[in-house]
Amino acid sequence: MKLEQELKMSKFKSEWHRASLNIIFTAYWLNDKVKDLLKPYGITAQQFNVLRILRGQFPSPLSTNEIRNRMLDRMPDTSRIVDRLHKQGLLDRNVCKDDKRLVDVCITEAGLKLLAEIDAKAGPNIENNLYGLTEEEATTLSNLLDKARG
Amino acid sequence: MKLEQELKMSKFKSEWHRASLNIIFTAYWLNDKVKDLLKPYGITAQQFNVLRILRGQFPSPLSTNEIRNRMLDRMPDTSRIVDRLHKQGLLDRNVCKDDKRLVDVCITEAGLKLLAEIDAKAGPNIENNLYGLTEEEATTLSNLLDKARG
DNA sequence: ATCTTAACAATGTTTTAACATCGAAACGCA
DNA sequence: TGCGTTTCGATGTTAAAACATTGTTAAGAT
Repeated sequence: MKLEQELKMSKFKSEWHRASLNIIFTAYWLNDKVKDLLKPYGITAQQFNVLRILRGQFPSPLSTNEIRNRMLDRMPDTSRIVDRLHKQGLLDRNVCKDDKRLVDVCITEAGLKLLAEIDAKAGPNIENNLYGLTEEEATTLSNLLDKARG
Repeated sequence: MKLEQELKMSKFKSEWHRASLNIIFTAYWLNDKVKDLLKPYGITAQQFNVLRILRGQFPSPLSTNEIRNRMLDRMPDTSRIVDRLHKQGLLDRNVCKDDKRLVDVCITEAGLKLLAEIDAKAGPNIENNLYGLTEEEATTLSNLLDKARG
């Protein structure tokens, strides 16, 4: 569905304007899909994102700050997100021995199990909400976005 | 800058995955830019969005629900955003005469003035954060996003 | 005309985000 | 070694979002 119809707008100030709104609108659209999928598991999209970052590093730990730098939204208080996941037993937290300012964060077995469960139910679909695109189009889209931020 | 560098990831599960993350990441990036621009004026990006929707309709009013449908993120409680803007004197609220369930919301002179002020300071740049793209590329990008949601 | 159902907006409550500040630990450098 | 500076993470506070519920009005059906 074209953005004009979605937002009930007849025209935009420029093609750049239309593209900007389209990016933001599509991001919300994607986020909503993930949120729906995650609802039964009691975690938010952000928490899911953090868990996946940690899984990507497992069994090595990441500091709170490193997690923040890899998040899609550079949240100011990552430490509270980590805190919530810790309370759910999905990750471990230990003061780093080499640098006591840092906190080593590592996903737990329970965390890995939860992700596996979600993967199993969602299939690869959680990433494949871009139904309409061919692989080549997805590549083009990514490249344009990279260039746009340039 | 390529997404791989931004997120310090070496690879993605698929091109669709990369595109998904790229859309969300770029949306946050765009939002941050708008937020910075708006900071001196004491309104949030969402409030700004609502004001622009109302300006697009001025001098006709829109109901709270119509505003919600045109927002980029379909917020569940638009009525509180309207409330905050009303307290700042940026819009008017009146029960609709033809249908008393509806509330006619209309931007005020103060609201229009604020938007004009922001436009003047920001120039058209608030929409033109997509520095890197040509007009044609912006069009291609929009079309791909429309297709992706298809 | 009456009753049921659906559409809106507002409100109450709980959770999460945003913002600034603080204190501890490491680093650089004299 | 000692001191200023920087880097981290935590915390306190305020604002905003998420979620469910309520009350009112309109529309539709019997």
